[in-house]
Amino acid sequence: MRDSSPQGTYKVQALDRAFAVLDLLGESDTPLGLAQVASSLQLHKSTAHRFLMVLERHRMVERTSNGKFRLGLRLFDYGNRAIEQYDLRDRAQPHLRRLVAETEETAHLALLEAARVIYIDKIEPARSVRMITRIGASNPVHCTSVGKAILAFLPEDRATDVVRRLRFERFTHRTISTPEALRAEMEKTRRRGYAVDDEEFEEGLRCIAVPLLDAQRQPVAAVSISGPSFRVTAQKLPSIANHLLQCVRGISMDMGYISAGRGNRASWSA
Amino acid sequence: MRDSSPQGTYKVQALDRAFAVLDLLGESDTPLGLAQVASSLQLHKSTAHRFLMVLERHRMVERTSNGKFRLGLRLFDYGNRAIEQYDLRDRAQPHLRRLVAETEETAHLALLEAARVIYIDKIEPARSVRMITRIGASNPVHCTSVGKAILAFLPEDRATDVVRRLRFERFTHRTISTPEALRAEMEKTRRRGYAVDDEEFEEGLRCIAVPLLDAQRQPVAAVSISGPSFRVTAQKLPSIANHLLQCVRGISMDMGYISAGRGNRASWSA
DNA sequence: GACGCTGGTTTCATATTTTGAGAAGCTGGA
DNA sequence: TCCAGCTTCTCAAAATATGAAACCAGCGTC
Repeated sequence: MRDSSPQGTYKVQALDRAFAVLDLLGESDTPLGLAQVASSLQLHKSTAHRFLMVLERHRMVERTSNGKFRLGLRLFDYGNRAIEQYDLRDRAQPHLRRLVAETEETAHLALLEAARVIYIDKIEPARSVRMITRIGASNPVHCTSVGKAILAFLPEDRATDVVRRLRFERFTHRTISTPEALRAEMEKTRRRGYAVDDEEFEEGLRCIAVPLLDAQRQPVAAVSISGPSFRVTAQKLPSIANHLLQCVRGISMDMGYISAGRGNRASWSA
Repeated sequence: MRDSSPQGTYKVQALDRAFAVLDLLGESDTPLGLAQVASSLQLHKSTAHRFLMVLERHRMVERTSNGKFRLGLRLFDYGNRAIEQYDLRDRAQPHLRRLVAETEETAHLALLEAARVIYIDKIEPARSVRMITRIGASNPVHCTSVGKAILAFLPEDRATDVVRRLRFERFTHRTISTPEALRAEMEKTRRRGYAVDDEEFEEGLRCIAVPLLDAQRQPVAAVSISGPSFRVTAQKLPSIANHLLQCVRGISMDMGYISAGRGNRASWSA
């Protein structure tokens, strides 16, 4: 039982098990049979069976024609409701579209979730090559522009907390791999007002992001522009950053975080 | 205990309760406090509390700053994984975009889920008024074009099964409200190859849909075009239907359901 | 400033609920 | 036809979740 959260003292075995089943099915890219589920999770056949039947009744899982199990569409429904309650995505979308039109590169909208960033929207320019990111997916904080953008503007205690939980996995030879290096990068980010991922996550891919600050000046999300390094050149960064800042400013106003007059940059000189 | 499914005999109380909590939070458009959850669900405070804590640990729910609960982002992740396993949406999207460009009206992609249709994608033309449909939401079968399109091409036994489960709720004075009328409509749909919802769900809204058939010629989804009746006129229907048929044909090919030569219409004369 | 109220957190003995061994059914391949 | 692997079902045992009650904390009222 490592990884016990502060209030990890509450337990409902059945729920832990049920979610383990969902996790397993979610990880697997092919439907699994009862036996596979049972053995992977070290549950007894009959227990796994009962869980799967109940989950199926709730449509959290469903069976393929050959009797194997995969995640059910009910989860899709829940997921959309969950995201809707933030209503950030809907409000942000028009602004993101404009941003994509201006820059002609792919835009992402991401939130910080625990110690990872989760993408809640992606807009691609018409003529672009498909990016591999998946809406709903999560990526590490330390090697993504959105991650760094949010992290840099987090209050000290929360930031330390997040940094402590990072595993600093390496993806390219440029990936930041120590807390110290990340700290320095955060400082840099604060100074210039935007975060950059310079092929730190994927070779040949450069991204730039700015945080979206709420009414309390807390970063709640980040907007980024990503593209191949030969198009998103170092020289272009300041100009793209400007578009980004305008974009988040628009979103902030739509969300009621700021009134028309105030800017979005203020906080990082506080 | 009405509504017991065929195999409703399996029970895990904890799961039923947990999902009831998620349902409740999903329905509510504002975060709920512990007390509200407990009383709505007739759970005792301590039980509700324990559940919420466990759900929070799994990030299925999260707390707002004032301590109230709402659905968590983990569900968004699950939902996207669930939908991805079908990978229909991703493949269909470019085709839907083309369809929207051609028709300049809103396109939907929907699946049949139990006895309802669930929308898995929506594309709106740039200049259109926002439609109220929400991705992930579900609607009744009997009064939507997508519902009727799928239903009409279902094998007899499955169709009867679905029809039996419909409640024929009325939305406008044109809503089909008897099984017999629906049967007739299905017949008509099969003959002309596309389904129409002529203000049967919402006053002033006309929709037209065609089914997407898989390799076994089973309908797995439907694509629709919706718009205000004054734009989507009766005269335009055949032309729109043509665009729709071309669209699903493209999707079918992308999904590997049909090879380039074969059409999509064949089945309904079999 | 004390009081009572509403809402959240914690504890713990009890019994209800889940558990899992095992047996019985299927299905498909040899 | 028989076996092997996977799924479905049953039921007594016990581990698990339950909820009454106590405890806290904040807030509006008197």
